[in-house]
Amino acid sequence: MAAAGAAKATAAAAASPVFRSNQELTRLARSGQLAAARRLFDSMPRRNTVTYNAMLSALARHGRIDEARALFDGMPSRNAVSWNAMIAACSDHGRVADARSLFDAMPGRDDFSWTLMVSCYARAGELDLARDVLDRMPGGKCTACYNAMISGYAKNGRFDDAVKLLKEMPAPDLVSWNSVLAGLTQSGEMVRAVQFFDEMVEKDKVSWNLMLEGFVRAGDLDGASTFFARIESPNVISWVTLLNGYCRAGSIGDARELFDRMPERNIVAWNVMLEGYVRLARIKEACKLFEEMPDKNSISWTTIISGLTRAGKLQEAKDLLDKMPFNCVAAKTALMHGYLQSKMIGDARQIFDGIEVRDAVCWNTMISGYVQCGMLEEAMLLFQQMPNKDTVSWNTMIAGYAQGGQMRKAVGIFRRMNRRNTVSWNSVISGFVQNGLFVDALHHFMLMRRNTTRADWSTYASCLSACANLAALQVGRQFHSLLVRSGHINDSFAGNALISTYAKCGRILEAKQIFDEMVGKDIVSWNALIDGYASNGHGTEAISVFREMEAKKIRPDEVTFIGILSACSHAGLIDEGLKFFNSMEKEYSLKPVAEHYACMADLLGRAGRLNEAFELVQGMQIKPNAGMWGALLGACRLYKNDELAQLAAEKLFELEPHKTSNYVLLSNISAEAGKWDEAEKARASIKEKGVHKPPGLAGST
DNA sequence: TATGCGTAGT
Repeated sequence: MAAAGAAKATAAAAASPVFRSNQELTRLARSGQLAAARRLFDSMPRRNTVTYNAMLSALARHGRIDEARALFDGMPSRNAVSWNAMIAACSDHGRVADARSLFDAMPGRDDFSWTLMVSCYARAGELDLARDVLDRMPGGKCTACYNAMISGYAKNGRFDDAVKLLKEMPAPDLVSWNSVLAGLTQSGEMVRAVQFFDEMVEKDKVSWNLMLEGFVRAGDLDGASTFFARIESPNVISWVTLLNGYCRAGSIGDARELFDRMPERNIVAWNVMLEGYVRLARIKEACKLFEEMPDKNSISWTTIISGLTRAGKLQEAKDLLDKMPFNCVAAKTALMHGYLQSKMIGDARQIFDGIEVRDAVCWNTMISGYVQCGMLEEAMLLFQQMPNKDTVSWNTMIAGYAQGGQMRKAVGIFRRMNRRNTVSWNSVISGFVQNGLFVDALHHFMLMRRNTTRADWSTYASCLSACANLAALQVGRQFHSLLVRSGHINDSFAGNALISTYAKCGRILEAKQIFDEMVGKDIVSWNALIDGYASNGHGTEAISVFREMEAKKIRPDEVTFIGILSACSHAGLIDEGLKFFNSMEKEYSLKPVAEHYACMADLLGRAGRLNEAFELVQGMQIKPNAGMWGALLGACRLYKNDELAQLAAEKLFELEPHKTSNYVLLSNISAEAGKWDEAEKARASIKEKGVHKPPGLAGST
């Protein structure tokens, strides 16, 4: 009788308006329609705890943690689910301390709460703290809680601890086994994974799919397809995993064949296939597939719109977007991004303004678009208007000001940041380097270490560049050993920076040694070595490195030629230099740019072939820049050709009217030629034209 | 109807 009464009550509850609205709220939240969910929430005349909980996790799912917290704090009554949802929200966004204080303050902790806290610590890499929570769980550890800990160990490479805990469990389930397996396959430990998989007493589809994913991740597509054939009845995830493997490897033919063989295709399968085409810029096939898709969700729309914009078909993307039957911020942002890449700021802004509820990616895309166009004031205005700035927003502004030479503002923003990550530190450090403030760069590296923020290849590359510019050999050596210890020595970026550093400190032999030991040499490594030889006056060695490149069929790029031409110039190898210069376009279809012409002007000028140098510069397709005229002016001084000097100087004055040293140089040349009037005239123009040192800058200009 | 541990897509 009691059961019948309860059933009646449940039926009555299910029929109630609050219950039905709650269901709808959950449905909207799960399909990603946050704006609609919030509208419904706001319009509900009566709400219960479930209503608040549903809204809370909807906000959390969209990363709106602060709003979720405000809702939580203002809730009329909270149950365990409310607390757990709030803890989960903090955990999902790395707010470990907040999660912990909620956990501590929570009145009646249940299994969910303990599991969440273990998982939160484990995902933050705080395995000992996670273990502490697990061990303190009253009334026996629950299975999910054990599993969270096992997963934490396995995902952090502590496989032995994971297995040990698994063996201690009174009743491990499939999730326990699969957690260990996932750790192995996801960290590429395929040998151990195969062994573990064979030893598993019980396996389900997840186990098989994890193994399959492991083969795909390792790039072993043959192994993956063989393994796939062994799966008794592969489910959609198995099919999609292999399909995704083919797509990522660019084997679009195999992918399509597999796709056509699939017994049932869900939307993820369609999206993977679509993304496969888009990735290879096969836009026609992508559009055809998109048309054929039985269901399209926001990911499908985002993929096709970004495919069209990447193919430069902005109008088609816009037309298609106008037909989108629902509101998808990501797809609109993709079009915005396309406009911004093409510097169509107005069109991008129009899309931005038309988006009702913008997410952080949307804001950040627009801000970064302004930054890339050098419109820092507009970027800053938008940044200030942005309601929930994330780390990316802050980092974008820091990098923007740093690249724009406004280090004071960059540092100001950096100091005001709450949660700095590696990128934040890298942005200020590389900003200092780009603006010539090398000591500040190294100082901030020390602060970064004190802050225990992890350094990456980019950090090391910037710091090494600072060392190179300061010719700080000893500090450079310290970074070298840091690179070895942190395992970044095999990153080509860091290795390349190390080559340049040793070369710029005059240690070309050590540079060569790094180069020889490097595993993944790329074109930048070769260029760094050539440039190193060139700047140390070893022209012939630079050329022989170039010959080695040719022998190994490594294509030189524009930068290679800058190095090689300056090597010829320093070594006085005029004819070789001319030959290299001529081969650029003929043999490698590389168009010479300003820097190459400047090298040639320098090369011919140093050899005293001033007339040829002038002809070259004046016959260029591009407008000569100050560097070229400067090189010629220097050469004129060396060879005491004051007539040509006058010509070069005039051009230089036009381009750099405020640079004092140009006037001084011409004055000296004229004086050396005995033309005192000319010399005096040049000196006088410094005062006449109001040439002066810019205020606030020490040293000469 | 809302919250936790293991597998696929932007």
